Amino acid sequence: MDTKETDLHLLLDNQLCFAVYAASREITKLYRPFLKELGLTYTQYITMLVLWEVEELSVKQLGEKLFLDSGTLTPLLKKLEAAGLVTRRRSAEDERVLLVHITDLGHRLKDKARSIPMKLACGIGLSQHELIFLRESLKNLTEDIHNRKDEDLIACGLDDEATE
Amino acid sequence: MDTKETDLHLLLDNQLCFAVYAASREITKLYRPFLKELGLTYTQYITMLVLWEVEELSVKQLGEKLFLDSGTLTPLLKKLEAAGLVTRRRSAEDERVLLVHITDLGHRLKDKARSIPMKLACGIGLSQHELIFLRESLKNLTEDIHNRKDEDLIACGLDDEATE
DNA sequence: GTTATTTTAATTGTATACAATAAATTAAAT
DNA sequence: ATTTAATTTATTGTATACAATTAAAATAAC
Repeated sequence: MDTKETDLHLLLDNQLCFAVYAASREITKLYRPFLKELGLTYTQYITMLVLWEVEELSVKQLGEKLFLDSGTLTPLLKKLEAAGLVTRRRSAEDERVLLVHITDLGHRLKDKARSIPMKLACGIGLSQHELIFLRESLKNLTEDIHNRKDEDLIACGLDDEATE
Repeated sequence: MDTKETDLHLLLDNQLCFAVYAASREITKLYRPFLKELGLTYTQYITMLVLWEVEELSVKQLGEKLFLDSGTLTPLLKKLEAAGLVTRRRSAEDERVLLVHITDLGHRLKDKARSIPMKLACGIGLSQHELIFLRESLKNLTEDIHNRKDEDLIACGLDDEATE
């Protein structure tokens, strides 16, 4: 019965992770009606964002940009291919790599997407300054986590518990 | 060819949403090895966080705290029940509501969870001050989005496009 | 008091996420 | 040159997320 009071670190309200997790899903929900008009899910949308920038890249490169692996990307890219937005073909130099290339239809979809960021900015009640600060903080956080692997857990003295 | 330069708002790097989305998944990945020792997924973990605070609540109340619906919670709670961590029973006063109650085993799991927040704080290179600021900003953002529904889209003058 | 509406969970179907494995190809090592 | 190792996708299996529907129970309307 005395377990309730003292464990401040286990309160949902004190979890950074839950704050990020909940925010992510709520923002994605905000996107959904607009993306539905384009026939895209959110993950498909950010894939198209990349392709609108680079035209062609490998699954591996795409995964590095989006922090996703082939288990997620392979079926997603097949859906985008079925929708006629991208093509998938093996590289001539290296048969292992699959090159994803945007189609004309994929390019044209960008015209319909241009209004989305403004609509979203409207749904999110943040000033430009707050938004940028939040975004850059999160990008730094993500990169920090991603670039440091197990080495830092050891440096932190927590390896014994984690690796049992 | 001229589509590339001007669309700053469609660059992946400028998306708040993607920053949140990527951060959420990277942080969750950081949790995974620690939660695996408890036999929990991340979503199951935040469910237990709630139950360690309140002991018993309905699926609806749980969903309001976690921003999740019965489609996600029903199968998840059945898994927690199968693991012996919670019980599920209908309310006597209102047969519609299903009450989720933590078991003794569920309570004891909290002892193994106490070290997790410290381990995570170590994996995340943020000062206490930064962490709190980020967390509270995201909580406000989430609440803002969640509490304003379609009314504000209309007030924003974007209803015609959205509702086609 | 009966019907209509609302509320609460469960179910169904689609689309991720991701660990773990497999398969194909390339690069390295000897 | 042949074997070994590393790289890149694809596949498999598990667990979310969530929209949409269904079903059961409670409330409101009349």
